[in-house]
Amino acid sequence: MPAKRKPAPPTAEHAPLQLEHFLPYRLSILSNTISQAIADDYQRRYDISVTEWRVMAVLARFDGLSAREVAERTAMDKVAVSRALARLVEAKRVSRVTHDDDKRRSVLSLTEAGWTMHDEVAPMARAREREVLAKLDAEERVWLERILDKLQPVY
Amino acid sequence: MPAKRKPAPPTAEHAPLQLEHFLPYRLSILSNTISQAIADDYQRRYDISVTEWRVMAVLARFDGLSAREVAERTAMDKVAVSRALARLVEAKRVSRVTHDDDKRRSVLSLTEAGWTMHDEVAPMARAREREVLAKLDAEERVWLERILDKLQPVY
DNA sequence: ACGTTATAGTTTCATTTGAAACCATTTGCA
DNA sequence: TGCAAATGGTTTCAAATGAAACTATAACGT
Repeated sequence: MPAKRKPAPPTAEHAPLQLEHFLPYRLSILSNTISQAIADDYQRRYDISVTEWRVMAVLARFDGLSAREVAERTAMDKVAVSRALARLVEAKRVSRVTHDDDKRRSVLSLTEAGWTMHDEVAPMARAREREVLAKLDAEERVWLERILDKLQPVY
Repeated sequence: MPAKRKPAPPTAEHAPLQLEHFLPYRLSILSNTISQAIADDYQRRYDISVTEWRVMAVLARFDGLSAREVAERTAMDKVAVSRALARLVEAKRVSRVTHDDDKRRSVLSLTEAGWTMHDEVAPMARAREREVLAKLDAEERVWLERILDKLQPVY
């Protein structure tokens, strides 16, 4: 932990950001810390990246999506999705067939192996989430939910 | 925006994560969206990366830090800090001298040019933050502050 | 039907990133 | 003192990433 240290000479003219109260900064650190903790749980064990896990998670929820739809749902760009899918299909965790009516599109699903892995990872992810939320009391959790709903970019 | 689509066959045995209610996922999207909006403001204009801006922001607040201390304050790893500093020093936005008593350490400060840039970017960053917070009412903002305090990894 | 434009997805290439190795200096301690 | 371990910081190398170009199919307008 950083030693205490005198703030810069706010020679009156400057108004430095107070990062410790700056929302974007705090969100970034919080988000990275939590995501990394979850990733640590499964990355070594399953040789899978965060992006790949995200793709699997949305396919678990929404079967038969196209790659573009996966990109939308995960807020990842299509190149990242394409690459994640390449690995997932290769590893036989996701199946890919071309759409009947539109041969540009793919139709994606978890395979049996994909489901098996999903069913092992999802509870770990939920457990980590619970650990984080355990720091809050019930009232705070309700407010957090509400606040996130309002801040969330709608889509 | 994604078309509505039937959730996967939760063939009873599976319990997919509901990403839209999954805290780590929501935080990640929110954080990236906000940080990117701010970055868009200054990246083109000043040819500076998010990591470089973060380093400048902490040096604005805490003058004379070492590289390691910057890494701690920004929650970035030391390699990233080292590289950001190389560019910042090169661009004459940060000055670096070696510490008197410990020749391994550097002593970092914003230069005049660094301060000038800081004083232009900081208000833009604050304005973006205000835009985001404007979506909340006063009570929600208080709760958010409180919740972040409790979730924040202490350091 | 035909050419133009749009969309789904992949590949390529240059840049960014992280882990580990590395160098220099300092600290701890026999 | 002298030597092993720790620390601050940089470099190297491989992997991850993003922007732009590309392929293939579909949709649109005439």
